[in-house]
Amino acid sequence: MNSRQLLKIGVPEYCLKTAKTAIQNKVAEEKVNGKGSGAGKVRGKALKELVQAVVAQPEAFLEDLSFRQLALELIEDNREEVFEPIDYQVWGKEGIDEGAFSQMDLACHVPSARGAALMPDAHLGYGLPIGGVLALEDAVIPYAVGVDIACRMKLSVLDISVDALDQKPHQFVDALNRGTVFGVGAAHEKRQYHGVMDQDWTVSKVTREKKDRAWKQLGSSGSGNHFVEFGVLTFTEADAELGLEAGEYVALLSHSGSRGAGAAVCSTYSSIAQARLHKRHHKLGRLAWLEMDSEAGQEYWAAMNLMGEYAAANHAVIHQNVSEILGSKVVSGVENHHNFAWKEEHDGKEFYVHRKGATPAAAGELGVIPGSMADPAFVVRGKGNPASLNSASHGAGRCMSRNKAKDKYRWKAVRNDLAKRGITVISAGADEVPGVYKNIMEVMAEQQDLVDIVARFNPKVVKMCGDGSRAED
DNA sequence: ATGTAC
Repeated sequence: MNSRQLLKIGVPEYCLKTAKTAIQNKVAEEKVNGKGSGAGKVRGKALKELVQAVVAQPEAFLEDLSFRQLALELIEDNREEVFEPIDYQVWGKEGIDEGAFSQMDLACHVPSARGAALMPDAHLGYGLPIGGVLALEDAVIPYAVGVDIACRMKLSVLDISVDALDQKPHQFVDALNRGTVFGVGAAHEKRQYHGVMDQDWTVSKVTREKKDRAWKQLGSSGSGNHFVEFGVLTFTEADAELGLEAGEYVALLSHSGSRGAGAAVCSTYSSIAQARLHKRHHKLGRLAWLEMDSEAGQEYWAAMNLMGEYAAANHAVIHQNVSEILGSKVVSGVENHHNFAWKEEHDGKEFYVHRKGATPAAAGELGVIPGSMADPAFVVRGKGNPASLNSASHGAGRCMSRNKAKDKYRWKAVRNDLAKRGITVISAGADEVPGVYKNIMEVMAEQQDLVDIVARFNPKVVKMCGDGSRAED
């Protein structure tokens, strides 16, 4: 019997090897016993029924020479595990929905979990909630990194006077329109170049197969909450590390990730992990993990890190294109991943720290936390709070579902309203209007013990993925 | 968030 047939009759994937050995032994055993008689051979339908019987009632086969090992593994698999889940601290509890808590509670039952925290922008996600932080020992969970591996922020400070935003708004609109492309599956007409395409994309089958698509999508922005925008960045005091005096600057801010390639890496390796999930852990579902000492675990780690570099390159291309069209130079900047896993030391031990919609905030570490298309983003400096595993929120967090938002808001009306407030939104949809997000000022207040605010960015010219069905996009 | 198919 082959693997596919065995899986079909209910043999768990991680028992396949044992099952095949057991069947070989059984056939050999029958040959010896039945020598000369020619009767009693197990094969075909009889063999299939025998294996089904072992799966249904492994306890009955503990005395069977050939099936004993498979029976033991199946019994072990059915055994309920009793152990204490880990605990976690929450920031901004009042603004977080029940679903996010249940998902985080479940994540604390992952056997290798050693630390966890929930950020004030938390909401429901696949597997781990968005805004969830999870430290594992020797294991990695693809869905605790997220579908959009290395979804990240990049802010570039430009050598342009702030007055230009009001005086020549069309130039900024033009730079955003020509500098990147939006949409599911979107790619540049002309293939862009970045050194990341010279890296080794053969670290996994999926990255090798998706390399060409990734190259086409280099410098693209995708959809959903992704954006590219210009705004006014205000420093109330000088920052030596960024090399900027107190004052106002024009800055370019982008939010996007690893596009189709990253999504393919996540789904490929989460499928492998879910197939390996023992029956007693089936409730964990999308929280399925890969052991770091397994081949698949190593492959995922290499592919995830490549997607990290690819996503960074994606932003680099966007910023280069946009600033070049504008004829400006980048004088300073900040960038950070907020969907990623890092090998870090906490409490003297090495963990794989997953931040899914959480900003790394070790002591002194710079990051960017956006609000919404009309609300400020903040440049922050981490405080290294160990209870949050050196993390902070990655934004304000949604407080309304995309579907509800499409019922409640009319995009055209919101856009006109924002225009009156001096914010030009080139394209977007009702599901991303400011009202679907929590108040960023409140969220920042909830995490004063996680980050210091370094500078404030007020959006002025915004581009997001438009809804193709609307002519006014 | 992504993009296509046991």
